[in-house]
Amino acid sequence: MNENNISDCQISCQAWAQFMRVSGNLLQKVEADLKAADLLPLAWFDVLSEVRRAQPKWLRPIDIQEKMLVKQYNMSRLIERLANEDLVERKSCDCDKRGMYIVLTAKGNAALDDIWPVYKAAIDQHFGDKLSPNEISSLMKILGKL
Amino acid sequence: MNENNISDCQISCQAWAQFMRVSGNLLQKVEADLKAADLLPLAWFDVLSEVRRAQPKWLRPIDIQEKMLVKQYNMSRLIERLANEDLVERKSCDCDKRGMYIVLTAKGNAALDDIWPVYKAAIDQHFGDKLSPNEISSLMKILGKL
DNA sequence: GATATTTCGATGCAATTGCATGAAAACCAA
DNA sequence: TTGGTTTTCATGCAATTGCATCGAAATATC
Repeated sequence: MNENNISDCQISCQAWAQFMRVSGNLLQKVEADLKAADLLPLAWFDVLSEVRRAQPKWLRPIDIQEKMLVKQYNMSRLIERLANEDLVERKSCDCDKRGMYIVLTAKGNAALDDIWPVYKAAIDQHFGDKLSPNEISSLMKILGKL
Repeated sequence: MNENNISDCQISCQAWAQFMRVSGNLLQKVEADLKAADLLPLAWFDVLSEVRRAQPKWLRPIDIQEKMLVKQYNMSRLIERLANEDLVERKSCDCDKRGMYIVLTAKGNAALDDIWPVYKAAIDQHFGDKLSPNEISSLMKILGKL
């Protein structure tokens, strides 16, 4: 048997392949739903969401990066785009003059409120509704090990 | 309670968030391992891998797209890059003059053989070794529903 | 407290992706 | 047939990502 092929590999490689395929597919579907509703890209929303969730604490770009597992330069540019659209504001912080705080604007808050119901519905439709409570908790447990 | 935030949402949204975070993180780690070994990007490898797996059948771009859940224009360009590096060859097919067959070159075969051990080790390290056989089969079952 | 090292964020450039659209062949329906 | 529709693949252009590197501020070391 030729082992140089993922399909001829042991079960863990098959599981890996399916894991990647399913997660990519789900992400595309949810993104497509947001786009169909003329909303922001998911990454933009995630930043806004992290900023709101942290309230009343203010976050710095590096904090958001770490939560979202996004590269530094991508976060820098994502924030630039959000700021260009008046969705967030960059506030300089006296404690560390290299850095800054990222704060939601009124427009950013409104955008979050617009997106959330659509996002939630998409998650339910493509993910939550397809799994039983037991399966979800089992999945969470497995994900926790990874 | 404010429902306009993923952290205040029911369990399925938390599971969604963790699912996306974990899958993205794993993908990054495996890609980083390939890169550290000076190998091809994962997407390139996946195409070669699909082509080899289908042997002796020949695949067309559209077949690979569907297997990989990649957009048509991305597959078109990915194949162009692979062909530019002599990893695959595009063979015109008489049965359908719009299309073509994608065939591995000797160099493409060799590249696959180079990548595979590194890829397999990365999958084991970041994924397979962290889960028990039971967990893997449970995960597979859950992924099958999504 | 002077110097070296690390951390935080930005940016030029190349590679990739997304989107709209085009061209050619296949298919279909009257 | 002939004309309209669909399928398959390519491509121009804009947006995004990856990579290397920079500048400035903070921190550690001596």
